[in-house]
Amino acid sequence: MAEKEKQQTIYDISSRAGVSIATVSRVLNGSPKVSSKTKERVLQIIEECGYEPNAFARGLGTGSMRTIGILCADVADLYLANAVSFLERELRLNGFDTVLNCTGYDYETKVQCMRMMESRRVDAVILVGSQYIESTAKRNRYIIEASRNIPVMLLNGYLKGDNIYGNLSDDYQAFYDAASRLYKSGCRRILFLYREKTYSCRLKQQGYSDALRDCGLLPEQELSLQSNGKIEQIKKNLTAYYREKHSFDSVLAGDDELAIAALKFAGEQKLAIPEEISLIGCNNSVLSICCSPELSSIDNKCEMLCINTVTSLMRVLEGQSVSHKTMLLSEYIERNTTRHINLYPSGS
Amino acid sequence: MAEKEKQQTIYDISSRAGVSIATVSRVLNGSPKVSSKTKERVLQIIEECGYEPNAFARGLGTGSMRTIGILCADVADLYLANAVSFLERELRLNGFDTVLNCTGYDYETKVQCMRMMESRRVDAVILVGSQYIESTAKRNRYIIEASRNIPVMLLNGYLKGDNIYGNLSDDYQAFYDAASRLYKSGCRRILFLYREKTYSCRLKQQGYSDALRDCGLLPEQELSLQSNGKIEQIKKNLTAYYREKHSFDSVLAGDDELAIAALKFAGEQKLAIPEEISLIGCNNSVLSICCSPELSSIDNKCEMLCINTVTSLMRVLEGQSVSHKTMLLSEYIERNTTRHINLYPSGS
DNA sequence: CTGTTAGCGCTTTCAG
DNA sequence: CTGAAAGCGCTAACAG
Repeated sequence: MAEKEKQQTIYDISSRAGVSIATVSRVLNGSPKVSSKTKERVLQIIEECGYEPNAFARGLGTGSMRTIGILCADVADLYLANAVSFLERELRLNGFDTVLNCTGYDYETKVQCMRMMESRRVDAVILVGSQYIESTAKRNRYIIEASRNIPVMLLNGYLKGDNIYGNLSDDYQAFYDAASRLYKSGCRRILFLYREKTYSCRLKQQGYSDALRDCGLLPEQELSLQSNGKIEQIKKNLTAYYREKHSFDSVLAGDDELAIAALKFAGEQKLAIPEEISLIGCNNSVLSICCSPELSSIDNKCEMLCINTVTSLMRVLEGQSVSHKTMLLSEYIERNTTRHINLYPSGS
Repeated sequence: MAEKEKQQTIYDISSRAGVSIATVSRVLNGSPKVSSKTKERVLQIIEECGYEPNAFARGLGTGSMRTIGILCADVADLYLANAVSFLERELRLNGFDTVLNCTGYDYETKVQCMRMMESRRVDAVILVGSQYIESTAKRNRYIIEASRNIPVMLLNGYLKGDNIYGNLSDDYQAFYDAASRLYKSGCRRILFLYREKTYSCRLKQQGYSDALRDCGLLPEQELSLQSNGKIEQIKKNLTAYYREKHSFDSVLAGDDELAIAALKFAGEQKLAIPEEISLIGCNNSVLSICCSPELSSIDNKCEMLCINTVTSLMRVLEGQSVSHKTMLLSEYIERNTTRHINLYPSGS
């Protein structure tokens, strides 16, 4: 096995090339004020020696290692995994590396991870998922504080602040439309199924709720059930809910996994899909095409959201002005758990 | 909005506390040789000023920023997402941050990302997934070269090398057992369905192949199909394969998504599951419980693999000796796409 | 227990 | 176009 070679420094290169370290530094950074002759020679020697500049030293000098921190609750989550994948790709395309923290859902851990990012001196931080926006100003202070030092990008969240930028899909509208659709397709007892009351969840529920109101249903006719855990658990909760008090003829779920639990529930109860029960999921994940019948879902344009976020971030880092809140329209993807309706019967 | 405060340095703290920077450094690093009185005072002032040590400077001094690089083809992949999630958690528990690169499946990008990690001076790198092991020594050289500078941990891969450590699930055995099971349950035309001939895929196929041989089937009776892309595409490939030449009575798939495509194929062809066709997936992902009937699958103990990998890495970094190859037995998870057989009919 | 000081390897004025 | 030299903020001998 080869020896662990001692790392070369800029001095080694400069002396071999017979130039000063400043010149080496200049060619390293592509400065235009180096004669192409010396530039070539230095490059040659760098190549020969397999020299790699020390990133820490450079970071110390410039104050940046071109790194962006990404915080997400858990990359094992389908939606978050997609987002992180897109974000990382875009960041790398822009010459930034990604340091990732899966913070989980515990508040203290989130705060702590945010501090870790700051102490690492990342150039910015991206909070992925609406879990990071708390309901009180006090509990959101950790974000405000971080934003004093670095830009904070929110993916599916919004918080007012000088150096905070929210990029969201329009969950309110998406759920308003989806609930309206269910109503128009004949559903009257529409269940809103969700996990946690996050920022995004509240918007979804509001959209659902307003849609029912605008369709002429009374507030008492709104149905909602919170359920956590795995598919099996959710299915049990649904069954209990169904039996105990309320039947329902459709489920509008906060994510695809919830909808799949509903689908399994329907199977168990021998409810025909979509004749007796309609289902709509959210995120348009791979899950929606794994089940049968395949799940109608809401595509919230994750990739575009990520691209926008990184583009905005780059502008922020360049000191350009950027909108503090941008929204993307979601798209309803019809599959086989809903009755088809024609929203525009008169043509067009 | 508050001013962007100028970052404090260790000098600010030392002068305020009336001690030298060395003392401040000592309390920062929890050195025991500081009187508890001064320690307390310094800590107090650090707190007051909201001082955060500069990670780059520290990195330059110590040669490390306690960072591990993780390379994976794509965190949007279910299996890889799980692995990255577990790895990141374990690393953070051990005081290391994670910088993540999703390299994609292109060789050049992988090599380039590896170099990026080296130039970032990470303390070690973890390659997640068998995509990183190439079939020729020449193309594996990028790993060997990296291992000259830093430890390289392989998750589901193996490569001989001084500073390279492979942690794998025993894919050979898992597929040997699964194929044997299918045979014993009455299947005679068992199709091995896979995507790419990765390191791990070759082991799976070998297990499959040896099992058939040991069950008394001839090499000509082996059936295998390569198929990439999304579920819809794989289903089409299966249909074409089925029609054109070969029928099959069971599918042993390299991952759950492939198996789900087979499940959809079976549905289309009105083949009863498991009476007319048996299916076994791999990875025991959420997909396996989203479909119906639920998919029998192989649990390759991803979490344990990740924990082992990080534990090994910590030992390596401490200079302790570590096995260069460790394997974990997978577990067959029976669900509803296979006929139940009793492997131990005589009891026990 | 504490302070002095010499690096760590690079960037960046400032002169020439 | 090039070089000298002053940091960047911290760690770690070494000396007291």
